[in-house]
Amino acid sequence: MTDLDRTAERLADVYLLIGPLYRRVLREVEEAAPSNRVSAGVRAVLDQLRRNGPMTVPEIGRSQSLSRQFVQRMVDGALDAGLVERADNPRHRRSKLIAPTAAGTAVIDDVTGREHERLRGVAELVDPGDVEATMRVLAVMVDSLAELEPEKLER
Amino acid sequence: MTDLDRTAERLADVYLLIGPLYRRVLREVEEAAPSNRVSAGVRAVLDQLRRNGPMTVPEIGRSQSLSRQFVQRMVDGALDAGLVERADNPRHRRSKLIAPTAAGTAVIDDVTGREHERLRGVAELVDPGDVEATMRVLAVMVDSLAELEPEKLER
DNA sequence: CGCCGATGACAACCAGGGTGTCATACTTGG
DNA sequence: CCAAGTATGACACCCTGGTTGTCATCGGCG
Repeated sequence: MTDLDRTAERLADVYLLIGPLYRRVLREVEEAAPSNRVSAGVRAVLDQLRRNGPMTVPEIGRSQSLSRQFVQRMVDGALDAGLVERADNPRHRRSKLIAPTAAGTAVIDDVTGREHERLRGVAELVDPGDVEATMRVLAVMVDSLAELEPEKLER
Repeated sequence: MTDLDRTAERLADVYLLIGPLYRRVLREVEEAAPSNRVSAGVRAVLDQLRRNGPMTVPEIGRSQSLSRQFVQRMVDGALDAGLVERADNPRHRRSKLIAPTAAGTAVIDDVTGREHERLRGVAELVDPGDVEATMRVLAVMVDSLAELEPEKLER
């Protein structure tokens, strides 16, 4: 058993934690919507826009490993709810840029603010260096899992 | 902005990676089923049994943050497929222990073996210490997210 | 022994998320 | 410069991971 094997096993442990964590995060997100009802999908869209500025639908999909069709639905919903709006895209006539409205910004700020409070509690319990390490590891995992989906067109 | 705030923000970044990672792991799991078709749920059950030995249905649910009813369905399916079997539980007459059969063991060994190969590739790209740090961080996150669900009976 | 929480069994339901398809818009190699 | 291939929008259909609800039975405990 090499060191590599040992590390791989620890990674399997990480793997195993992803599921429970994901579910709890989901529940958390659901409850973190106080007056403003915003689904996990819409929330993900708004979050992405908040971080990266206006993006097209397919870009959002790729950034979150979601199909563009799914994102489209979420964006359509957000449009109906007045949380985002379409802006002209200089680089593409049909593919408009999606940008948060004032209302959308308010909602996502509120949600992330709440989340920040929660995470401050967690922050007390972990070593900041460990968190950086976590980012490195998860980023590599996301990347290398992506590699294995080769020519999957239409995504 | 305190150090705590900074760490909390990094944790939010981690948070954001959980979704994509979860989805990619899901897809990975789906494809990792070669001849033996095993759903994500059944796989989670078998994995848990492999690690912890025979457990009751509610125990599996708690270990994975899943409702016992959902786990029950997965276990029922696994029973039908001959992947697990019921064993008497000395501590409870109705609540049998669920244990993998030879076939079930073969399946989960195969799947985890495949996964191990994949993860060896990832292991080359990360620092082993970082992986340990990741485990610490994720464990704390799972725990502290659990805390916030207080008296949720029936789970 | 009586009560209450835990379990099994089954049903209903929800939502996150993917796939398929067609028409239109973009891009690039010949 | 045009044809062929690739991206995008729009809409439909579907799957399944996962929850909630309910009831009857079982186990533990004051």
